[in-house]
Amino acid sequence: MNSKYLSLYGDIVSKIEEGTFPTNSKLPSESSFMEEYDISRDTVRKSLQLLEQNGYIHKIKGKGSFVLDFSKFNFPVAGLISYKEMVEKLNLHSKTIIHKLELETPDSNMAKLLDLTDDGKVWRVFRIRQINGKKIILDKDYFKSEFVSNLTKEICEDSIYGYIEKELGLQIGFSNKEITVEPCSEEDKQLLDIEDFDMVAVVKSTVHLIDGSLFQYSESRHRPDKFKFTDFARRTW
Amino acid sequence: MNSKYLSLYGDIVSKIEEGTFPTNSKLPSESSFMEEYDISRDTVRKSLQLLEQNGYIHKIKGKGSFVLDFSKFNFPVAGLISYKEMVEKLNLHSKTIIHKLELETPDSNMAKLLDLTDDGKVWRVFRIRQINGKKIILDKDYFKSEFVSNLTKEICEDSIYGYIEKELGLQIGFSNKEITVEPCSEEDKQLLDIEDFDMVAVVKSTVHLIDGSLFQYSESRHRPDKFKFTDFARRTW
DNA sequence: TAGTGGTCTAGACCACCGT
DNA sequence: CGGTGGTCTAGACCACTAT
Repeated sequence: MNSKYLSLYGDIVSKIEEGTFPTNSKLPSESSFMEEYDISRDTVRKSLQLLEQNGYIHKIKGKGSFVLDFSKFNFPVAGLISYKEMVEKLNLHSKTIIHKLELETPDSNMAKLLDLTDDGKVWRVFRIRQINGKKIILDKDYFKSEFVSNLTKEICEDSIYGYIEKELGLQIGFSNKEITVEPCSEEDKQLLDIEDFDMVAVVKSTVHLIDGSLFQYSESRHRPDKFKFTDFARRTW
Repeated sequence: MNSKYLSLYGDIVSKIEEGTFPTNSKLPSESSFMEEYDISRDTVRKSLQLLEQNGYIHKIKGKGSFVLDFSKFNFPVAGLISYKEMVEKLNLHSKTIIHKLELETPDSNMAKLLDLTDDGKVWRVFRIRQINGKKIILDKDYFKSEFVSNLTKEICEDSIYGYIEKELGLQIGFSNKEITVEPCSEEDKQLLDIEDFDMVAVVKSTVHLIDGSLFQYSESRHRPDKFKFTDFARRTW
């Protein structure tokens, strides 16, 4: 993780977030980054490309690179981020309640979702996320035991992703997400402070490791009034 | 739009979509693309990077590039795509009803959303999208008249984006989206076949041109049972 | 060991923007 | 015109995977 372009990327992100490079201002040119960091132009361009991809800046031919307004879409559920990272970033008062934690043989539906052909087992983890005293989110996660052999209540209360990445040394690669709005199930009503709502926002996703292998399926059910998802998109040709 | 890397990108996309490069198969190596197209390695890498960004392939160091399973997330609302493009891609039976089309002075709220300081005018376009005979989506679009001076019923029924890009020669650059779930408004109930639902899925977005200027705000209100949004995300460091 | 993708360089030419 | 970003090249070295 110590490549030159990533460290330049990190520096620029910090400077944008702390205001050294303010919103709408022009970033230093590629050539000035070349001099300042004593690296080649291509390496600078790689950093800027990452910044552009992630919505930090916008480049205009002949003019320069400009810092985009982040405040308009600063909610980081877009992309791949864990609940714990989100809570920390947003400074939320939150509590996680472990409702279920068991290693089981998956039913045929789950076996299909996780591409399980043999008789592998699956960890089923149900967690309730309480924010400001209200039970708002029900997270239902399923992990292949082939990758995650052991899970404890402590790990689930802290951060499963942290455990997977730091302890097990697995690297998360990419995920597919699908957002829908569904009627409340009985389970939702029992486990969440659902009030009078009769629908929930549902985020279903499959998560893959960096070598492409599918290792998790999850379903995150949100009380509709507390749900927000943001996305940054570029037109591709 | 005729760069070498884009044309290689297009070729590979076609071959993936028509099955010449099947799901989960290994793509030819970078060096074989170099030979076949007689281009440098960096140019090949640029194409592959675009493919990876858009979720077509996944690269693994030491092994190769692999075609991802597209069928799992083939709904292209993610990213920037117009309603017309979507309908065509999915072969939907659809009809657009123009409910409102007027050039007006924006109220203070809209002026703020569109970053309007002077006394510029705004096109307000409300369209109802009917799919398989049911009114499912209410699209409320606001365009700065500074960029779009004239709009007609015909243009709105066809594709405003098509008009903007092809006739006006403006290039769409990027957008911020926010998805929430809100209670039905009276307007929703009147204009849509809302049935018994009392909530709608709402996608709010601002759209910028390639030079960074903000030119559109829009709010798309969907009957909740017909709403689906998909997203492909990579872990970035 | 051979093949693959990942990082980095130095240099070239082009297109676009402002003065 | 000088400054900016966009494309492309040829070559280098490295890290990882397979056999």
